[in-house]
Amino acid sequence: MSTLKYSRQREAIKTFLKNRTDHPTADTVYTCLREAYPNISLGTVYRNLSLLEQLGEISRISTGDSAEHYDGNMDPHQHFICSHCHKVYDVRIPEIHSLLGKAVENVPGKIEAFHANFYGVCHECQKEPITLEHNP
Amino acid sequence: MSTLKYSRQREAIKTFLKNRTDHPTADTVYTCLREAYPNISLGTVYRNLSLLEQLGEISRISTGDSAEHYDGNMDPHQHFICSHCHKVYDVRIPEIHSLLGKAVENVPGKIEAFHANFYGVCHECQKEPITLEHNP
DNA sequence: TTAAATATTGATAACTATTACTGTTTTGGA
DNA sequence: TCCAAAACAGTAATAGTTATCAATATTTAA
Repeated sequence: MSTLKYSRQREAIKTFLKNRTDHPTADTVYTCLREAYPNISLGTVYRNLSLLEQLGEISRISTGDSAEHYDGNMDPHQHFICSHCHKVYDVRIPEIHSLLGKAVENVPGKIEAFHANFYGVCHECQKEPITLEHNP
Repeated sequence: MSTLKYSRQREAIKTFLKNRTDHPTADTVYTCLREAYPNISLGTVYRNLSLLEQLGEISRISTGDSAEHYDGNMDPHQHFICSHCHKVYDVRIPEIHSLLGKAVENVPGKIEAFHANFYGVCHECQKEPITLEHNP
């Protein structure tokens, strides 16, 4: 097993995620960090996002959108994913965690994580005027 | 809006999914259906999976694995995803649905779907002997 | 029953998110 | 300061999915 060494880039990725309340994709992390680290590599971003996830410092949200999203907030919470603008909102239903004890019996393995996603159209997108799908 | 026309392929994809208890990927659907329909196209499979999902006849499971999985069972239930073999198991915790009423208030939009995923290593994989990661 | 209209298909090219590779740089302990 | 290992930047390769398009199948109405 390889020992972990410090890296400025990894630290930046981690603090970047911890300071965001939205749930950026790898590409967003990359684009934003390039301002402070102009020659950070996209591969480095992906490599460290995976690593940080394995270490349990961040979590990966599979939204069904084409790209994965990342969340620096490890407090137990849920997500609402807008199927129109693809934004990921935080949701808090504390009661849901009391069920996890019951889940243990009904599940064919050892639970390491629990993700609960709500899907729908967010209020912002509902406000928007109706647009034609195909403009001539 | 275009009106839907019957298609033998779409019907086959739908009944295939309804008769499975596992949660195949698009590629698995494709490979299996090729036995009965030797020149069905992978594009056709993808196109109809998306369509059937929009119609609410099947649902798409984003497991965090590289490929999406599809589920023909629309009864409310949850999933356990093995992070080792990537199998998707059905889980039933009926109590979880009584919470959805409460969720409505805490969610920034209109809920159209709810997915709850447990992640961990399944009993099958826990049984397995430890294998070297790299065989020479 | 036939014909026109259009949705769907198969085949393939294009796209895009992610991973793998490689030579160079950085880190941390001796 | 020196060395081994980890991490990096840059880039190529992979894989899942979507788009394109000419040919085919389905539906409606004459």
